[in-house]
Amino acid sequence: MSAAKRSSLTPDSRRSAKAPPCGSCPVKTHNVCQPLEADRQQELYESRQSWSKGQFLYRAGDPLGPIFKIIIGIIAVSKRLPDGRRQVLDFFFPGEICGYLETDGHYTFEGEAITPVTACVFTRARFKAFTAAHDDLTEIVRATLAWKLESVSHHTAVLGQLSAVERLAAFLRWLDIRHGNHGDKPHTLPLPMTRDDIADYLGVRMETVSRAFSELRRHKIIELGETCVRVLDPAGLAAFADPEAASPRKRG
Amino acid sequence: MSAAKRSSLTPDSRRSAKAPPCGSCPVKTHNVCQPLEADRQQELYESRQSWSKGQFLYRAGDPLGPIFKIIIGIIAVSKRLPDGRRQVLDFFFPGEICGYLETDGHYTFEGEAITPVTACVFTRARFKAFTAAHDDLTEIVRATLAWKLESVSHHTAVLGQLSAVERLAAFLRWLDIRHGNHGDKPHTLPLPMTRDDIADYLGVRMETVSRAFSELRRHKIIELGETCVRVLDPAGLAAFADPEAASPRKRG
DNA sequence: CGTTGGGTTGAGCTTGTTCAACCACCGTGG
DNA sequence: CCACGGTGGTTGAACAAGCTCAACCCAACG
Repeated sequence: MSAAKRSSLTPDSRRSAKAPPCGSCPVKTHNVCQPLEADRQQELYESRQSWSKGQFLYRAGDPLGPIFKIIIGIIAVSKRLPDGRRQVLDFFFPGEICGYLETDGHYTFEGEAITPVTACVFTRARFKAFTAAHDDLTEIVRATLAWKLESVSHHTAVLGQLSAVERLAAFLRWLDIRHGNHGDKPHTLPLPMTRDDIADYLGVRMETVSRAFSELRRHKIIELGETCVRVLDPAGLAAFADPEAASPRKRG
Repeated sequence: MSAAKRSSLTPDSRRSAKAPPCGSCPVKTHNVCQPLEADRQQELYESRQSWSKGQFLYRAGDPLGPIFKIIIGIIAVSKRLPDGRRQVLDFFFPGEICGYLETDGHYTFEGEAITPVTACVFTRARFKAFTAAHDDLTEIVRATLAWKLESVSHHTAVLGQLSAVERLAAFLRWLDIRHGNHGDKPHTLPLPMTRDDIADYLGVRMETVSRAFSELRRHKIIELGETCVRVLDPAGLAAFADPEAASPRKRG
């Protein structure tokens, strides 16, 4: 932070070398980039970076580094307990910002690439100054935080109240909706995460996830492919995920 | 919104009748009021209201109404599943803002007074305009959302990974810290919520909460009073809440 | 003085865990 | 080319955590 120190928002030397690839960016209309015209895009852009599956973009407790906007791939954000148990808090998809939350000068959670990932990298101070200086971006940051808060709260309710099969159904439905599927027609859904990732997201063991998959399959609600699920009965899936008074069963 | 409609932030007739009681407000230094000088306090203030134990300030799905800042009492914010199960997402204490989150023109969650409550009531549109118009308040809103996001994420990890006793220990420790207790000396902690409220917060049944209390008592970590707990061994409590490699046990 | 609401405890049952075997797939090296 | 080990996933059997149902206690209150 000595030679690179700047008080303004002007581009630094690294970046000004070549023009930002924002024009062809597949997520230039997402999150903070959404309202940006070409010149503000250029001003915000710094660099891109790639990670392979299994690598960490940042670890909980690491001294604060950059903020990331995912261009390609999926990131699992998780919290690890002192004894090694892991809770996956959220899966982040292209267009989303991660690595934002901080505690006392350190990253609060962990960000792990569960597929090959390419992300836009923002120096934290620059990102904060830039978003604070533009009212439209300030509002997007606020809206993103509110939306994430609602979404994590929903997840909390899933973990607190649903049985294993219900949790899996809720997860698949959530994935489905994230992919823009809302209808009642059978369709196929990519499923890039391992059983272990899903287990740590749903707060159950891997074997339980596997059994829950089998149960949904037995009910002819899904079919399993290599790295995807075929949703045969979206309405049935929704019924499992949002249990009406039908089944008075609770978590075991 | 017809007679009361105003485009500016000037006080409305209801409010201008008497001077705001902000001067003697016990939480005037909390959250959005924290940086306000007397005149901005007066400009933001609208009215106060009280609720008795068990009343709802707002229900999930209700058309959007005001935002509340708690002056006295505690509010349980929860989500209810279609079949009646309830997940308490958070307990809100004096100084905190609730009823903020909205979905599609409706309250996202439920706000229930679990003690007698007095709160400052803000018209949503006025509150949003006011906070958006002042940079210091915009920042406080952002920081509050980020803090809540982190806090709910922590709760998610508790529900996903901890056993019943560990969950209760984590809850008591959280309560303790909220009350400003950080030391290792025995001390007494108010416990105004019922076993049922705690159960729905921790994602277990009331009976399990009761057994967990008994277990902590058996370990001489706490003593139980009428509407309070005496924490005999804060370090022991912390050990239960943040399990080291010691106990390899997981949730059942 | 009986009733009501919150809390505790016990007994049996269910769910999900643990441990283990087993399978399919894939890349590597003999 | 096939044997090999590694990884990710499924399934079974025994076990344990937490749930359900029920009895019981106690304090507040009309």
